[in-house]
Amino acid sequence: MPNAEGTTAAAERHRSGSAVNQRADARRSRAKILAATPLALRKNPDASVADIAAAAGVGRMTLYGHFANRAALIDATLADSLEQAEGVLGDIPLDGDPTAALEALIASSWTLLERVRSVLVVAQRELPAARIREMHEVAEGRMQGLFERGQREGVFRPDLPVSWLLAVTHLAMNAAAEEVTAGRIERQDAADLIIGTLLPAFTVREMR
Amino acid sequence: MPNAEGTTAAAERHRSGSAVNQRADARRSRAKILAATPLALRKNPDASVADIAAAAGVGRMTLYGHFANRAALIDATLADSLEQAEGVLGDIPLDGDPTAALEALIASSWTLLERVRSVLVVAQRELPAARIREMHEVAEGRMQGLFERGQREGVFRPDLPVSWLLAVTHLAMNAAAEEVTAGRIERQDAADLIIGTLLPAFTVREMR
DNA sequence: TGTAACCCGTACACCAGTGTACGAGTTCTG
DNA sequence: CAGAACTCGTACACTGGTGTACGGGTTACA
Repeated sequence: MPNAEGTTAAAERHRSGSAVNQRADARRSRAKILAATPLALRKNPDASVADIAAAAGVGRMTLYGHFANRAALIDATLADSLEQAEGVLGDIPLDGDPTAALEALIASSWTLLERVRSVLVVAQRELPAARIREMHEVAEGRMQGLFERGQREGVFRPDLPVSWLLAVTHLAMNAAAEEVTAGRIERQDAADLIIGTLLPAFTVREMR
Repeated sequence: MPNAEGTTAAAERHRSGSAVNQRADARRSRAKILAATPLALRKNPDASVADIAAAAGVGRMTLYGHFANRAALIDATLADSLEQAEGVLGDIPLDGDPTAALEALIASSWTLLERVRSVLVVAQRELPAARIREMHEVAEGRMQGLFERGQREGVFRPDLPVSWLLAVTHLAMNAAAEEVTAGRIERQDAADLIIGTLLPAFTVREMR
């Protein structure tokens, strides 16, 4: 008999997050799923678990072996994508001219966004809002700090609430993403467009 | 017997759109449904047909008597809401200073948006994109014309594609709506915030 | 090389929402 | 006031996705 209570090792894994003593092939499967989920959701925003498993080249039951349910899958995928993004964004130097820093931050965020967006949309439907906010905390805080400093230094307009600056920045990137997928603008133009729109809106008008 | 083929009058109505010879109570039911749908969807974005019928104070079967299926219901609701909006927006004078016209257009659109938004979100999921675009044609064209004139007259920046101006405008309003429901900004501040953000971004920088 | 860990197919129970069928009761309307 | 139009409850068939159960086959790893 496998074990007294019939709890398989796979079922056990769910509790322990990214388990410690996983076999190599198991880790590989998990990675395949985590990588394929964003792609599958991008192609079809309401892909079923079966669709995702198929896209990952993995049986549906294998997927359930790694993630207790759909929500857990989405959660883990989003967390993974954001973690990778964090690796890039964390390296961007934010001191110096706030304008330049914002520019750099947006440019990088934009390229990362394309990958995360599909997952994020699904997550917003299926995960509690609090959880999503929690995952964004780091990235959000970083940009917020930048905006606050920029306002203190008189570079960014002080009459706009920081939360609004954040919201508009997010939305501008999302708008750009939609315009790109709709084919109305070119991918390589997008970053410039975003920055070219936001900076004039955010910075204090001065004669230069 | 009711009639040879068993086609009820209600079933007949589906084809003829807003039927001509409707009884008074039928018209009333239809209106109640059309009015309640946005509210129900606002409270719960994936309300079922049963939920909507209940919210309208009407039996589910009555609803199906007026709309062949869920899609037809959403379609009709969106069409109705947009039609009402059109009644307001169509009266706004767009000649004269493009900046002022844009300001007026945004202010009105903003107040209308709150009502339409919930329906629109659902429609984007359940209706073909082409159909939605078709319904927006008039409103879209009006704003597009304004942007084009503004660019020609040197008021709006010519380096930003008109499609981008439209996209950003839409998104800014959506961002504001989200910020309001999230409680991060006050409803009455929203319009000013939108305008205060978009105008600096859209207009040519000049020393005044 | 043995064994635990893992993969993954089949089969099934379950649930919720959609749309149809029927028919009895109610309300307009001419 | 007669009959057509309309309301609306009950009941049901159908669909598609989720998650569980079982178990044989495969693979990593000590």
